[in-house]
Amino acid sequence: MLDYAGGCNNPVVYFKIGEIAAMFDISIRALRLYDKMRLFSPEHADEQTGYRYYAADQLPLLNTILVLKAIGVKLIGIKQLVDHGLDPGQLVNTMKTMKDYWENQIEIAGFNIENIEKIKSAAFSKLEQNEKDGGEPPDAYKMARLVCLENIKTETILSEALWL
Amino acid sequence: MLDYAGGCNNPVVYFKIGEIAAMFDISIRALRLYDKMRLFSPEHADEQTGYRYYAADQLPLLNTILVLKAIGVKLIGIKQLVDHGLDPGQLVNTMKTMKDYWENQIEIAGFNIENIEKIKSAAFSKLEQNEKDGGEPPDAYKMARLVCLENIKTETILSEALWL
DNA sequence: ACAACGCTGACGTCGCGTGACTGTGA
DNA sequence: CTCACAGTCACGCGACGTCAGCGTTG
Repeated sequence: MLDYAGGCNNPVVYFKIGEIAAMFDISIRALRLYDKMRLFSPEHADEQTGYRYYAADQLPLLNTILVLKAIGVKLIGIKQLVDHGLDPGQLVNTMKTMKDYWENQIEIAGFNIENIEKIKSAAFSKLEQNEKDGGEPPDAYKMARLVCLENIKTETILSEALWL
Repeated sequence: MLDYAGGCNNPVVYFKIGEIAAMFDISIRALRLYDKMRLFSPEHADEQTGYRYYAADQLPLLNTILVLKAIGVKLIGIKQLVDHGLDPGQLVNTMKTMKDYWENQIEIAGFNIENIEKIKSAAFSKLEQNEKDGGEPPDAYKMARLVCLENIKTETILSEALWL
């Protein structure tokens, strides 16, 4: 952190890239990427050394960027938002999209967990059966079949093809 | 589909790659990839033409593979399972891992949706305010700040740094 | 003088394929 | 002639990580 009177009377607080990285718990590499893609560039850069100097009043924007990133907005999308001054209307649209995305994720997750449970219990009973029988080769192929009865198309084709 | 007496008396049903792809609604390329990585290879391959011929009794295994893939197990993980004969014990472990994964996803999704709601309502009120005021430049930076008050570390550092 | 920090640039990573191209057999 | 197959290399996504080789800061 250094103070620097940037052409005017009140001193401006500047941070180096490593300090920013430590503050926000992100990598220097990420910050350089954001600079390169013009998503978040330091207010000031030393012409000679190339050192990046971030002004204190830039930090809220970085904070916003990281929040958007955290909720799953892609960097390119964040850039579009930022480039339009974080227009509230656009922001609302993006939020709608992201909400749909995460709700869909929850749905998928629930569905998968159900199937996982089915496979697990099938494998469990297979385990127990193995202990009784004393080590039959596990023809566990059939287990997962129980799981995907919802795949009607496949089942139909298989039924036709294999006379199951 | 063709019948083929593969060295013994009962005829064996074989499918070509395109037939398998259509049955399971996956791409031919994917099947070739699975062959290449020795996850799922045709029982028989023509030496001259290279044509892949999948036996009917291989299909349950492919079905299993696709089910595991659907619930999020990576191909390399599926291969390990298959290479060990779909050992029930190993399968149970993997299922446990995957269940944890999806439950974590649900947690993350819920958390993100909460934050999305906060940003959205902030953006909404900003929209309304803009309509009243008649077009002030949106300093929406502050909005997201509301959202990430849980990031105590950052807040602390920022408070120290910026005398907020 | 020295460690720690910074710079650029190019390539690697991960997973799961897809695309493009060319060549052969059915 | 047109499919359906084969093979191979390369690319694509996303957000960096890694490495090399060198300059700067305090």
